[in-house]
Amino acid sequence: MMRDSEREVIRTLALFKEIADVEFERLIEGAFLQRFPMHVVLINEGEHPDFLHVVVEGTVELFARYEARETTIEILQPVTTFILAAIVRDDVYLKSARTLAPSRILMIPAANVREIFGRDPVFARAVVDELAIRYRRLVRTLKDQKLRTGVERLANWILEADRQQGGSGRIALPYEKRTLSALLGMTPENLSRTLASLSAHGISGNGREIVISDRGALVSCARPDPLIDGPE
Amino acid sequence: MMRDSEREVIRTLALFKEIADVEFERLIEGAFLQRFPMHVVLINEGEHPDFLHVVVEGTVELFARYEARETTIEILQPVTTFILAAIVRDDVYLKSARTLAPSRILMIPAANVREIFGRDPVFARAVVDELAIRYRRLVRTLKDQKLRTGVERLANWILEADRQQGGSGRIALPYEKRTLSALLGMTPENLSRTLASLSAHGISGNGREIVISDRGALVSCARPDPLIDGPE
DNA sequence: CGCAAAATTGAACCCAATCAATGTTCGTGG
DNA sequence: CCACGAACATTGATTGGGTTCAATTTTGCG
Repeated sequence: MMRDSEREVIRTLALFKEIADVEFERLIEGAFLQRFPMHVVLINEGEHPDFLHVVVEGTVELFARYEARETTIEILQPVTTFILAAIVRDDVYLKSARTLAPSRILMIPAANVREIFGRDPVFARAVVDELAIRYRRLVRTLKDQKLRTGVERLANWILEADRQQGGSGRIALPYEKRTLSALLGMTPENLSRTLASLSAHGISGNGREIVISDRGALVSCARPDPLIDGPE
Repeated sequence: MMRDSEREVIRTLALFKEIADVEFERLIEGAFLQRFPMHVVLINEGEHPDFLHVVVEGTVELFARYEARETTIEILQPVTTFILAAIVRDDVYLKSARTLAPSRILMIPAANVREIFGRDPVFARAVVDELAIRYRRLVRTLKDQKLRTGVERLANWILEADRQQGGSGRIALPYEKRTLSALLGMTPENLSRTLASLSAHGISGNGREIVISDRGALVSCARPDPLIDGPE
């Protein structure tokens, strides 16, 4: 099901790093690594969880629908697990998931997760850490959403993206702009305009690239806050 | 520090219900139950966590600031714990907390929580459950915020409040309207208008009371969704 | 009572959504 | 490899939901 190299990568995840080999082997027994094309729905909100998912390669978007509307909750890059909370609670998904790029997803049977969790305190500790991190990330997202304007959200997203990409000041958009707009809680049209308006605040760039030409100006526009934009 | 009756109430919390007496006693060793007047700040975002808090009586608001703005994240009624995630991560608070009513708060030393957590699998399991529940609640909040208009958020809040108060169709506002407006992500002025506009959709009431006069009309306006408004 | 804070109401304004049209990108198949 | 088409992105015009500012009324509490 998995090459050794892949197994090693997954092993380095905080969620699995500390557990004993025996437990790890038991955990991924019956797991399988599957390749998916772009724009494939992996999970539908409302369904029941059978597997813990791990993005091994590619990009996964967590999104949600209501009536005819749709919004992005989070975008996951390798290597990350998702829908852990639904498995722990053994309750329906609150979010859907789809690939934004050709991806490889590891699917670990939910029963395994619960079994190891119930028996291995080390793994239990890791699950708690993971959930707490996720919780705090979501708090940051909600603050970002409720306390900032569209311009501020975008400006801070750019700063964060730059940081993640090495801080060179040249950012390659990791996904489509329509996706980014949904993530930031605005329409594609509005993102377009907002981005254009930031050219007066230290931003230039075209197409799939954004360039920070005047970081000071951008920062004074974004006013980043460690309690919203922090790394974790 | 605590009366037996209070101890019993806390013991019934999901977080503590299953653990052994010995562990529970150890957990609340050095804990203290304190009375606070209305509008007292218990926690400031950015500070470091020393205690796990439990609302034993009264009401606590979790809120956050950014620049000159402020918003409500969650409002807690007895009996509920809060800031568990910060303790687990041993990292600064992302939210502040204040009392909205005269309250009694149980404060359990963070060190105790970590100690028992590291030793008692039953408690570890409870912590995971608690975090997963909180996480899912926050997902619902974020969906509510990003996918609904102000009218819809208010209408659904009314339905939920009615449910919690027994479904009689008469709802007593549990806190000030300015607080509700912050919780719903709008200004007090806007809440006023929105509430007035709902009188055309099955709502009447004055002052601190809201009456559902036509539930069908309200529901068709609110369009509740089990994946947003669910109980948990 | 009487004051201070909260709530309501009105008017003007602004940010963002919608509708509509055009330009651009990118993946696909010939 | 190029041409084509569909989806994405941009731009403009308009609408609308929500905020802000301001003034008044009501509530709650000492």
